[in-house]
Amino acid sequence: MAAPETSFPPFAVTADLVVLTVRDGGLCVLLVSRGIEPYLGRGALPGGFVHPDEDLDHAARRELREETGIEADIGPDRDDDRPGPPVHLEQLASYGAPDRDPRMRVVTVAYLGLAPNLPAPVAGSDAAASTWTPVDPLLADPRRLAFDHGAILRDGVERARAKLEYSPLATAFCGPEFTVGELRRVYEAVWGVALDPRNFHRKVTGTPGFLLGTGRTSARDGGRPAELFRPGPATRLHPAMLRPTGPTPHFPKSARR
Amino acid sequence: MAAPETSFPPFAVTADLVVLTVRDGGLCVLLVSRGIEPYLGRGALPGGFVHPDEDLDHAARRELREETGIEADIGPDRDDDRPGPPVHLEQLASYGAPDRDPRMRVVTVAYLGLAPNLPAPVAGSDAAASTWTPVDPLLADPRRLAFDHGAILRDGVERARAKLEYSPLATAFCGPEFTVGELRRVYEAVWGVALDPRNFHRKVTGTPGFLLGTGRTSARDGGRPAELFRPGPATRLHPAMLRPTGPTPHFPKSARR
DNA sequence: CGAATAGTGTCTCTTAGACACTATGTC
DNA sequence: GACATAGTGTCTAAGAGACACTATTCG
Repeated sequence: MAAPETSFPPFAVTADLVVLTVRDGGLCVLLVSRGIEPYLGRGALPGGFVHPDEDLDHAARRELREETGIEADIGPDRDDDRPGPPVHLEQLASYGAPDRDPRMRVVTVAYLGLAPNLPAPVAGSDAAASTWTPVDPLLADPRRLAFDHGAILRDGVERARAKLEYSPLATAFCGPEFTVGELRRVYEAVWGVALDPRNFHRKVTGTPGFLLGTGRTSARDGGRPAELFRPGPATRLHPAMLRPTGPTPHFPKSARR
Repeated sequence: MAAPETSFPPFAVTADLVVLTVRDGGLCVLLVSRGIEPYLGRGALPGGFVHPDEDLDHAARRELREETGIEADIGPDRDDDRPGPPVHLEQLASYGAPDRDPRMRVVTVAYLGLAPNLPAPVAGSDAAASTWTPVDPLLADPRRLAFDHGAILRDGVERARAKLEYSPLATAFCGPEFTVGELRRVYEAVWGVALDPRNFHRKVTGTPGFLLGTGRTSARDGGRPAELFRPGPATRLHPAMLRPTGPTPHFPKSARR
């Protein structure tokens, strides 16, 4: 921060959003179709310029609302009594390669949002062009997305996968009340694995602060009615919900015991 | 990213550094003393403007080198054959409250660096003013630091504490070779707890990919000579090195079993 | 009835933590 | 010798995962 007060290199700063949800058993991301060059017609993450007088978090919330009609739950200035369910929103990372936008020098602060399975890309100013898109093909070929949005998506998905292990954020993919089976299908979709329903049930109901039982039940899936739960007060899970194969040992197999 | 190509609100973008090390059994951060207003004479994180043609990671590395003489190990463009040991450096988060700098609208991309216990703030252009400062008093009263650097420091320390659990990054606080006892004192200093030396030894040597034994030994601490180790190939620890009390259950105690 | 989902019990294996004990250096 | 640190063995409690079993609905 030791710098002269005089001139400085001017940057554009944008807030872009990786908003994830689970639809039809698969992880999906909210994309808009670009209406202008460059990358005309390509998929892109929703987002836009940070205003001169607003915080980064505020810009992310505003862009989410403007482009998708979704209300986000971030920071202390949360106004209740408003339509639509909130989504979880947190800062992901910043991206500032000099050539990432051919038009100008722009630094993007990316945000990660987790949303329940909304009926459709919710109505909003620009919402017409926004669609839920399965992430798997996009992760396999990141260049399908405009700019460096493929890399941002990859980082967002990896963050979501990691946070499901030690935080109760999986509930952000569900509605206000949900069954253990619905929560399990969230984990299975995000991680791309099959989990044992019986061990999963014992684990999530046994982790203190994760779930709050409402005495009521729901028979949404044809079998025995399941109890409905709401998110509990925990912000960290203990013990954690570790991914089956372990957290990806990134070293030669020969080094294992 | 759907925006007109014309004008945009100009921002200054800086890269600021939270560089941590362990000295005398305590966690310390590298600070510079501000030579100009505002916050004249206060401690501040080293950093500076991102250049018009450089990546964010590059700016962080450059600022670290310019202000402290420390070479960092980040990204693919790492040039070996250079003096001094590298440090670990990773992006931490971005901070952009409208009033965080009274002079101008500035967004800071903060980086977290982990350094071994260097002899002293290494020689460099501006290194004269940089000093290792224990973090505990700064965390207790964040306003001792300029701008919002107290909050950035808090986030950096928390990131470091968390990453020690599931990554082998604690070795970044040690020299190229170290004993298990030295590594244990790193964990104790960063977490601020006492660990059982015997269980710690069995755990780190039993975690695949964490440590590579060199047949040699060292008697740096007066007792029986200890084997020297180097960092192993693992990038994630499995099983993890969990903090004693568990990962801070942030929910009412009554909810525990 | 069978099929499907919900939920419990139980067993085995691994790991965390407590701590007794041995090993090898310095003074 | 005393003392300090390094390293191993062993026990107990808890969690992960496999899977048998019961419970409750629908068609």
